Amino acid sequence: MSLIIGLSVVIVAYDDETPRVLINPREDNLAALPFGAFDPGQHRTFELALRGWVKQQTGFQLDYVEQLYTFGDRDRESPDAALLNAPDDARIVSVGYLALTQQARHVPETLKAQWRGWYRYFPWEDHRRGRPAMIDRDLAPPLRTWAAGNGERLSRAALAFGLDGQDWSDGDVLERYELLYEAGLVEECARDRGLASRRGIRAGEPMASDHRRILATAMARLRAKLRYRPVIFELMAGQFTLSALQRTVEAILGQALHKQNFRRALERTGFVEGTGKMESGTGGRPAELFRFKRENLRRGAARGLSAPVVRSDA
Amino acid sequence: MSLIIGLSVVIVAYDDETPRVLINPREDNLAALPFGAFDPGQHRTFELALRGWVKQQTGFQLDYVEQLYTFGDRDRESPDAALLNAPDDARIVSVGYLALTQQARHVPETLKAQWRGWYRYFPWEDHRRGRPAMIDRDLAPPLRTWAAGNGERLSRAALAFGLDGQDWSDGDVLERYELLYEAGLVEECARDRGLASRRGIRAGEPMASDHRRILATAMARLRAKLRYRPVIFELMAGQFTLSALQRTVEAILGQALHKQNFRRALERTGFVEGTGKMESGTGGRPAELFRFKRENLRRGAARGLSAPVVRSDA
DNA sequence: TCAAAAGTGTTATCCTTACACCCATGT
DNA sequence: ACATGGGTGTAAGGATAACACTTTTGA
Repeated sequence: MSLIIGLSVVIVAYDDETPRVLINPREDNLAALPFGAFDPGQHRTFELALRGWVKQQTGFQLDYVEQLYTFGDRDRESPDAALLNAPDDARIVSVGYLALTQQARHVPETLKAQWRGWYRYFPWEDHRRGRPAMIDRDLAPPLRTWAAGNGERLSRAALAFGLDGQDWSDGDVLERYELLYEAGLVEECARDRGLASRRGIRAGEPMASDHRRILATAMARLRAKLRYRPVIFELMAGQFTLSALQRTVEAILGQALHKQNFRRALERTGFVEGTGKMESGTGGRPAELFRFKRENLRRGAARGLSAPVVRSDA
Repeated sequence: MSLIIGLSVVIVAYDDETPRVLINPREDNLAALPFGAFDPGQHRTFELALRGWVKQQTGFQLDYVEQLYTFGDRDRESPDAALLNAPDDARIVSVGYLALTQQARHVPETLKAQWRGWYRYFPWEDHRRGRPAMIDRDLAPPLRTWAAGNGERLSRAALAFGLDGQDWSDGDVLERYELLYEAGLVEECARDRGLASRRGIRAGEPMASDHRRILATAMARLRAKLRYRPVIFELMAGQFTLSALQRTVEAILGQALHKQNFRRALERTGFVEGTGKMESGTGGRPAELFRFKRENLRRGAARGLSAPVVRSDA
């Protein structure tokens, strides 16, 4: 049986209040991640292969790239086969990557790719304006039905979705998606099992193949990584205001942060430095522009940002 | 060109004051990790495949298993080909896994596998009895030579090995290994490049193929994960004393911890619970036996252990 | 002059770090 | 009795969370 390694990449940028990912809409209207084959004869490393075809297809010079996970489940792969000119019986294994870029506006014509806000695929993940009503309205009841009488399921669901007074943990993106999948509440599940979709429940927009799982993995990784490595700056322009930085972090985490505590903690890290310059024309007091001090990666524990979540609810 | 996916696994157990990994000594005397092929026709998932052949070869019923990373660099793979009955021109990609177990004593006869302390491959990583002298004696000078005049190299080396007053970060296992590799200070490097080994410098014992890199990845992952998930209990028996727990954590991290602070933090997590029972006959006051409270995974942030490192030097 | 957004000051509380000292057993 | 580990009390200092209030611009 033939074996093919595919490379998928979640390219993330921040623009207009949301994290966005580069999406390839397919004929069947399903959103797909940029996806290419790995040619063992030609490519020396996965990363080189990835950078290569992303550059070709989109004109993007990927900057920050990191491997996420390798997905190999048979019953969840489903056919990107056509895309790769692979034989029908080929087994496709895909290595997922996360890439960060600032060029949210640059969309090449060569590809019909689009930037799409990632929360349309994960509407339960955005808590910036409080806990989304859809969690308790649309997700909790069917989850409870699914878990009824099963202690382990109940506690997993409660923990993941913050159900019985448990608090929300922004890093559990993948656990939540897997739970919805197991409970049959996402369309991908029905599709993989060849079943009809469940009665009208449609938790977020579906994606092609297992791409939504890959996206969930990317979101989880990025949210976690922010806290121990200064990766957020990969998403920022050379100069930025502190509020812009905070809004970017908030968008990624899906949580509102406490302004002053965020700044105090940021200052302690030594990662940013004021340029004397001011931003103007934003309809308020002008803000100072800051820049990332790459040099200071050396000092101290080379940490990431602290994320002082605002707990008070609206 | 044919493509083969291999699965390698770092099986970790704790015994007699050191973390140990299951090693397969090969004909050429190089240590190798347990390694098997993934058969796309037969196996539904990587994990099932892995559990399958580990069970077969060693009798081990793997419990905790997690994917680490997928290694695909051509010039660093080098031939496990023979082992897999693969054609000479096959490209081998390997998916690395981490497994944790308590059965450090159980070594099956079917395989000539052995448990080996992981610090023989990474002698610079064990700081439990202070900073190893070999860092400043054997590693620092050639590293400085290699980095001479190159600011980026210098600062990477200083940060990774705690050179100019920088402090040691136990999580940077992989960065350190990669640095030694780039600087040509580990045998694997010379081997991969087909060069003679560098003048007498031999930083830790070499391993087959890129297995030492996989081991470094496993160590880094485990050290990091201890701090945010209670995985340490996968290495403990059902009942254990708090000192035994602390010694296990110390062995993994390669750092001595502060007794009382470790206990206080542990208590706060709610992960352990005293059984009334006592241990006896250890040549001192008997210690109370504790057990892992799995139930409490629910509460709070489901964190891991805090690791209050002892800073005072000897 | 008022809305909008930028940018402080201050405090209570909790966690971390680091000190040192007491306790129960086997020899 | 003393060596060997087991097991605590306390206090300083720093980090966090939560208060609200002042400042500077554009409309």
